Amino acid sequence: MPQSTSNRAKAHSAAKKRSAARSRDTAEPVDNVTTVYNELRSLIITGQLPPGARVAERAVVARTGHSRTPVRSALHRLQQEGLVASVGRPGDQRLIVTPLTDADGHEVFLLEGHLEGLAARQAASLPLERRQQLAHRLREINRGFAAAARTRTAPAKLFSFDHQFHETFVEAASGPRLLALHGSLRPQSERYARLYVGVLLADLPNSVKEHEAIAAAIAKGNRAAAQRAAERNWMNAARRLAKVIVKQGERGTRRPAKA
Amino acid sequence: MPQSTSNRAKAHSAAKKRSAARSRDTAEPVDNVTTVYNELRSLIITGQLPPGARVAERAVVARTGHSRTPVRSALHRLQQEGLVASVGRPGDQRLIVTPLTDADGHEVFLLEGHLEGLAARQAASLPLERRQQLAHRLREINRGFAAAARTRTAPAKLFSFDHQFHETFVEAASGPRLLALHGSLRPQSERYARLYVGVLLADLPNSVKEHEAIAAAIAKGNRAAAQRAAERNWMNAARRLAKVIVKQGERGTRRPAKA
DNA sequence: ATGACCATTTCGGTATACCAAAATTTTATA
DNA sequence: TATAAAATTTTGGTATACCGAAATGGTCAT
Repeated sequence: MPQSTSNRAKAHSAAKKRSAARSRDTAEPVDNVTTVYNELRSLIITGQLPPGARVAERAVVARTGHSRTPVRSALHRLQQEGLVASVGRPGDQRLIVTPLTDADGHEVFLLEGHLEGLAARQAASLPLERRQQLAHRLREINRGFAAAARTRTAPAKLFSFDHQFHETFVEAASGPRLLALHGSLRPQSERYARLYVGVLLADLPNSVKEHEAIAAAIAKGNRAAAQRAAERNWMNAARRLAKVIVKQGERGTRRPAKA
Repeated sequence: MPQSTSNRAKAHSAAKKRSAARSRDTAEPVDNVTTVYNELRSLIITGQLPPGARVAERAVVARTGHSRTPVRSALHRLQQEGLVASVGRPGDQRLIVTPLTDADGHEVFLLEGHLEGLAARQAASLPLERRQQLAHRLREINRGFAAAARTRTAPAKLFSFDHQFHETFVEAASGPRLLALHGSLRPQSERYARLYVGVLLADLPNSVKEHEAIAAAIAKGNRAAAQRAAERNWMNAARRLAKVIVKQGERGTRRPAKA
């Protein structure tokens, strides 16, 4: 352990044994960078790292206990996905949590709808049996969604239903690349979604109907209708979102707060 | 320079002074990782790094003269974009140049068309003047394309025309996120495109017509037509591609060759 | 007080040493 | 010679030291 030559001790070695243990039987030997990535993503999505907040490598290092290398990788990943943005010209660059703006939110939802529209269209192109089976599963989820909506369930639960619905038909009908694109976009829309959870709750019946339209089109094998229905679902969400943002003001466009 | 304690000298310090010099007036102070990234991307696209070839960090380090850190970042980026893929379970992971397969090529082209379809639709939604202006520019490019096509110009030149055409309307009408998605997809389709350059050449007149259809729809402000035209352009390309791939066999699905 | 100026800290970029697992080559034994 | 075992190399993951630029904070002269 060649750190004795270091001038200041900088208590650091405390509590570190994380990686190394690569147990083969845990069935999920998560990478260190993935761990950090997931942790940060969660913090950002839930707003615990607010929009506009500085995200300093070293701060993350201190918080997570990992070294700079994996942290750096995780940050790169977040940056490419757009959850984190770098400000300042090359050679400088500070990282901040991407601000939530009207324009950006609109684009995210538009793209999400566009991609899911493609997925829905492809789902409607599946062979009859698979397609029926998928529609059945979708309706099942949507029933749960509707039921939860009627009973003032906790927002997190509602999110989960909605998320599951979308994820289901996207996964069923997409190739790996569409899946990857959608996967990198999803956390972003989710971040916005949490912002307008209030409005969403008032509008649940519409969401349920829109979902049913998607399921129905898939069941019938009507490609165009499936695509339109998926797109409409997101467009409507975007419209609702816009109202909330103008009402609440954008987030993170001001001076950065520290993490 | 604390490397005197190193046991083996490992001639390394020779010819290194690259970074550091951050001249402010070169107008483009490219990041080191970006440099490596561009270099590798180019090698992959042109096929000098063939599909399925191993891409070892240290080999890249040796070739480029940069250290592992920026190389690693560049590789991560290539990986996320799909030009490079990791094989083996987490904890191991070897990187290879993503193989070119029928299915993957199809999906890439489909997605590219889908995204550009959205861009075209948005372009057709621009205010009258901007839209006309854009259409004018597009037709100009397409004229050059057509002229070059008639004179057996070098493939590289033809690519450039085609690429410029698409880039023009995408940049004109897309938000930053769509732009980013499209930008990360483009190198991939380009890679496939080089594979079937022969077939492409035989089909240039069709490409020119398809481009004209896009420009016309944008000029008229016909959103649906613009979207369809852009999608059709890529669908046709995908069809041609498929023929070539089945004829030539997929690339890189065999044992990896070294870089 | 206020503003210019300098010391300190923070930050991302970079280079490099170390490690364990895997692959590869060499060696030794049947 | 064939094959198993051992030694070596390769590889990606990780930790960490160093650097220069920028931000920050404090001090002192006005």
